[in-house]
Amino acid sequence: MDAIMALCKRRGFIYQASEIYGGINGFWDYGPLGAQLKKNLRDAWWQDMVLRPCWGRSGPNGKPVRCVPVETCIIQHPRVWEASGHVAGFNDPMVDDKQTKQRFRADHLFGLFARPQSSGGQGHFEIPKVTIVASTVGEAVERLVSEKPLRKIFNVRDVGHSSGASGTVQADLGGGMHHWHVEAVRWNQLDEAALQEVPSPFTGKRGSLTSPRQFNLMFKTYTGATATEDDKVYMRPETAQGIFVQFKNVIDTTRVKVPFGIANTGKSFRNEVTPRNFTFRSREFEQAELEFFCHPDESVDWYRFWRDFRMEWWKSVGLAGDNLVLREHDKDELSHYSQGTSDVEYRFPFTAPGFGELEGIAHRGNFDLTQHQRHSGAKLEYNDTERGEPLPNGQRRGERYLPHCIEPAAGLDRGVLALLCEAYTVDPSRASPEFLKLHPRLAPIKAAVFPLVAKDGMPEIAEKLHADLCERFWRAGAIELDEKQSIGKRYARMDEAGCPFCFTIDGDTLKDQSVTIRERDTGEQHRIAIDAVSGFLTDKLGG
RNA sequence: GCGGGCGUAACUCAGUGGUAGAGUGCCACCUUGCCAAGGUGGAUGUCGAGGGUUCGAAUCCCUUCGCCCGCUCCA
Repeated sequence: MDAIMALCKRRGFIYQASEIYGGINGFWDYGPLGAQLKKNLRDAWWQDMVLRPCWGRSGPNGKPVRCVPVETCIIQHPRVWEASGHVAGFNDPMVDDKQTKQRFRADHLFGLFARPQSSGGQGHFEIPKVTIVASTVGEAVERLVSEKPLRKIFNVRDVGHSSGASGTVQADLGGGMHHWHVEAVRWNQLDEAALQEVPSPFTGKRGSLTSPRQFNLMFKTYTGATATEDDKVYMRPETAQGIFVQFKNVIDTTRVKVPFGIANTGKSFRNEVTPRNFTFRSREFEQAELEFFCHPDESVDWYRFWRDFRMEWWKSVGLAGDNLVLREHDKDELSHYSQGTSDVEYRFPFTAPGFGELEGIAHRGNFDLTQHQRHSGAKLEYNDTERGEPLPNGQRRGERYLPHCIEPAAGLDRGVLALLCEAYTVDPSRASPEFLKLHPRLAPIKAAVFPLVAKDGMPEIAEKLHADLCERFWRAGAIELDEKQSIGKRYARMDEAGCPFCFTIDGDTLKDQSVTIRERDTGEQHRIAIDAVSGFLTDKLGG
């Protein structure tokens, strides 16, 4: 990995952000080659997801896949993040259930004790039989007396007076009516070992809760020049919410019909606990996200469709080997609203033999639209005129529903890093032992033109070929021209930059108008007519 | 967050208190006839930053920032 990082720096792929000031933890900049490489990956995603989704193939409904793009703001209304659930826990220590992935405020965790009030509600800590999540003691008491499963656990037969204020309940737990004390588990009084013993409020399983921790997931800033707390806003931790928030506008203004997708790319920000592993976990990073909306009945089919296509797509950009895997989440890993989640994972040098996530494909149900509908008050239901019972006039009655959503969410910076890791090759038998086998579609430099030696008219021919190729391929990427130093050195430089093809003008070119094509991956050479170079590149670069 | 390692040229690194170094790369010129070839010359350093000790600090001490590794975590 160190060698890859050194090459990235040396050749201008990736620099440390603010390096001359000592760097800043969790932030990285792209140099000339890196910026182009990343743009090529972003473009490939855009082309294959928006302009011609899934390479033109049909979805599970037998019709072409349709997606439209949006570009939404990094800063949204603060309530967007309340609805999405990202604000919760910003200021309060939080506990996670590792199994169900649910998170709650540590001071909302209540242990229910069968403790006689005559004991004064005091005494040293005991492990409660059961815990619940409630916002107040009163709510906890209320749930104990009203919820059947809880009543059963405590063998509640009869309930008398209960007081949320004092946290007591008068109940018959089998030995006649007594006052019982309901006590909150104080997270800050527990050591880690004790917390391991507390049963999960969701599953009852012990040892599945994390220690309470302070989270600052979102970057906070202020709108307006006065910067008071009232002007507090957050920088988005994901691009997806911008899509959900504009879902109704897209429906209302573009004539799209469910099923369809909305794509959004751009920067997101997370205060990662531990930025590490080069650009893999950065605090500022770019996402390419699609939210694909469909009818609930078709959602599982679409989930499988996207999961498989996204895996295929990553293979198509060059991650073709064993280092790429699709990992379906286990049932107990899933969010409570999800009917399926998969990760496309890559075996990075720093994760090996394990894998790191490149993209998550999640079945999100209608969770997000439901949340935003509830928090904003806006009606986000879709009126599907192609469903419902047929009417005499040939139309259908229509069906109103909140679409389900499949979310393929890719990390572009992680993608670039995976491409670099996959492309990085060491072959000591070569004159240029270190080189990048980047896919021609992604390579920042598409081709280079060299005169074998800088004399006998070769430079002039090279300049002409270079100009012609630039004219034809400038949209695809850089075409280099280099006549300095030895030919071997020039090949080596291009190898290191990941340039797939070099065209060399030599003595024979003067006689028969042919040039040498030198292939980066094999070092092999073959001759081709100078007029055929453009066609050759067109073929290799695709499009 | 805890523990460990590291930070000297663009890259890899040497330099343990006394003039800032090497290899590679880069640039120029010469040479060139297909793979970092050869020759000559050249440019490039707040020794990560700040403070302290000392006649004198890249070197010793303190603080801090960053990177890497392990644990934790991955919202």
